[in-house]
Amino acid sequence: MTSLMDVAQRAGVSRQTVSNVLNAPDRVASPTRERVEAAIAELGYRPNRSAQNLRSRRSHLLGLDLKPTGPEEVSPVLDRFVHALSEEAARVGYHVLVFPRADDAAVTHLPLHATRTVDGFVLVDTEAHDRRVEVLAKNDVPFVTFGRSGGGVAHDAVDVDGHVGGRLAATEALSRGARRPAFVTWPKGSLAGDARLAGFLEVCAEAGIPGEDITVLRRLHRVEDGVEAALTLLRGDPTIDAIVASCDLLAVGVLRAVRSLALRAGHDVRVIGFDDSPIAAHLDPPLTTVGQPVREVAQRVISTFLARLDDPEAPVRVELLEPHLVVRLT
Amino acid sequence: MTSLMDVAQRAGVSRQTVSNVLNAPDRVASPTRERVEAAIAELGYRPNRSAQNLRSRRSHLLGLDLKPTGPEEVSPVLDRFVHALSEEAARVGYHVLVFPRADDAAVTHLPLHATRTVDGFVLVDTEAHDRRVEVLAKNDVPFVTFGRSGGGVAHDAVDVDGHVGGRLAATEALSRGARRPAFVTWPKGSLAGDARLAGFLEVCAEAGIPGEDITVLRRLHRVEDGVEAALTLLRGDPTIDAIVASCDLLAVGVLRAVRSLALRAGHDVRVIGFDDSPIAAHLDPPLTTVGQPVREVAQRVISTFLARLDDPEAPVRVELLEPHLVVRLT
DNA sequence: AACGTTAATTTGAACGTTCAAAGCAGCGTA
DNA sequence: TACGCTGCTTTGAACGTTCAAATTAACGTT
Repeated sequence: MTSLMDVAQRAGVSRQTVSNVLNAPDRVASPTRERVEAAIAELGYRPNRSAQNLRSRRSHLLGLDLKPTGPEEVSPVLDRFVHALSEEAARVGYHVLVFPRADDAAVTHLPLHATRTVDGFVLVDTEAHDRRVEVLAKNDVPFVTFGRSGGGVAHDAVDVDGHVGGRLAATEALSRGARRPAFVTWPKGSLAGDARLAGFLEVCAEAGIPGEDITVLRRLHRVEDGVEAALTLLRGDPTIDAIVASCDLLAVGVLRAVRSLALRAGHDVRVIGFDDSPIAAHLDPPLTTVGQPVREVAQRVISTFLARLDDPEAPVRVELLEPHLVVRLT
Repeated sequence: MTSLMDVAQRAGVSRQTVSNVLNAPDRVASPTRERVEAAIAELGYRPNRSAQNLRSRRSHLLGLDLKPTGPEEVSPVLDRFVHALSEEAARVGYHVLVFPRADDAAVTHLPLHATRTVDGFVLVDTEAHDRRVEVLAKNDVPFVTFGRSGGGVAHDAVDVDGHVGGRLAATEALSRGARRPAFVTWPKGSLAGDARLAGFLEVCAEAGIPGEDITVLRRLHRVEDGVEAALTLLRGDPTIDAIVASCDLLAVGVLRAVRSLALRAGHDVRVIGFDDSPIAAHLDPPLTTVGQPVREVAQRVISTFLARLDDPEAPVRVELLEPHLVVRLT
């Protein structure tokens, strides 16, 4: 392992000068700098992260807890998020450490931070009164959530505006001529689902469609649930000409049901999903969906996190990003 | 942040004694140890990982590159593996750092190791002549692969014996009375797929079933491919009474096709998959499948990795684990 | 010619831990 | 009484970096 000292000796300067060449090149005279740079290149020197970590009192690591994906459960958004997050983290000298989520954050999360193995956490899939949020907040552990958590604790969060997304979906459906839209979503209590529904209903109301003409079905988020819901919907009321689903998986089911009834998605019934999962583009016909700006979410999560590290006392920051409509053929 | 020194002062001993209480308790007299332990508890002291890392010249981090999961692509085994790996790593004081896979390992992997951000890597989805394997081996970077890579470079690896798995599947099918089994697998060149097929054919031969009576279809690994393959198989030869698929996703398709032909999986046609994905247990009927000992793989990967760190010159170790049959209803 | 100024570089110290060696009792033995 | 031994504890040093302060050189001012 070559260290600063090795480079310094080779270039005939002190270790601090080498450090300066790397961290503050303008403090070093050009000829010296070139000599040092040559030495660095010749020796293939790379600064030791552990030493930097000790000195800076930062691990430059971000903890991310993963829960095992259950049967049938796919989390396409999470998957893209992990990628985006690790890329954005790398951009600012950070990295992502993953660990298995346990029941009690005090057992898994706290020790990781107490030992300064990580500087803090990113939480996903937060639910109302999330234990993790409560435990971390109480222990002054820096963290940022992707998605707001409904609970009583105020904390840094980055979220995609579900209300706007609902509006986008409804507007798209109506602008394509739909007059009798329906909505398939999750059981009551899901923050995201309820916001999407609210936005959807708002646009419908603005368009003069009476609330009682709009059927809202609540199911789980699996494909079969989508199939069943759509069948119920279309059999119960054949005039329904648009179905918006709270997530793409449900929309996949809707699409299937539509086809099984010999209807054409995109013609007889408009179908719109949520999240722009990788599947969406590859369905037949490709699914129109409300996309989440996953990369931007990751960016904001990182910058919010760094800001929190820099100033633990700063006011809580909640960022709300705009989703976008991905118009395809349904 | 409380350090060893704080604890030492509080307990009225030297920092090294505190260190000993934690790392070699038997070197410390009982009364002293108790005093120190009390101080540790009172102050809530946890040793600083960055300092330990610097001292030990280890980051205690294992790099794992993730490639973005494409459309429709689910990797149920990988998913469980990541979990198991991070758990097994934690057991020995290690953690898993994930980062996005790029085309060139020299750009993503090498710097992570040169800076000692990670101590080495775990590679999954290795293919023949994998660039990553070549680059890491050439640069003496410690790594272990899950799954053998076909290339010319010998390296540490942990794999599940596909040949045994194929035998297991065939034996199960035949012992349930099947006389005309077929096999659906991937395009030629897949190490895992070919091994599974070979084991399968071996048992069939042993049972006296002539090779020309066994149809082998090669498709991709998606559900639709399974559907199509099974339809081709069963329409082409209605006497086929067992279909073994190289992965559960294919088997899901097979199951669907079987049902669409008004046949009963498990009665008219035996269906056996591979990998015991989370889906398998929740299908209707639940899928019989050859399971991979994912947790044990993770364990072996970790122990192999540690052995490699301890002795870079040790002979290459390739571990082959036995898969197991998960008998359900098909 | 002495002095202040600025730029460039070096030295000292510290981050928190652990290894290696040294120190110190207390005790039994010669 | 001196010696070595054992068990327990402390001190010194080092891992590789960077901040802060000190040093040195070069140069223009008065």
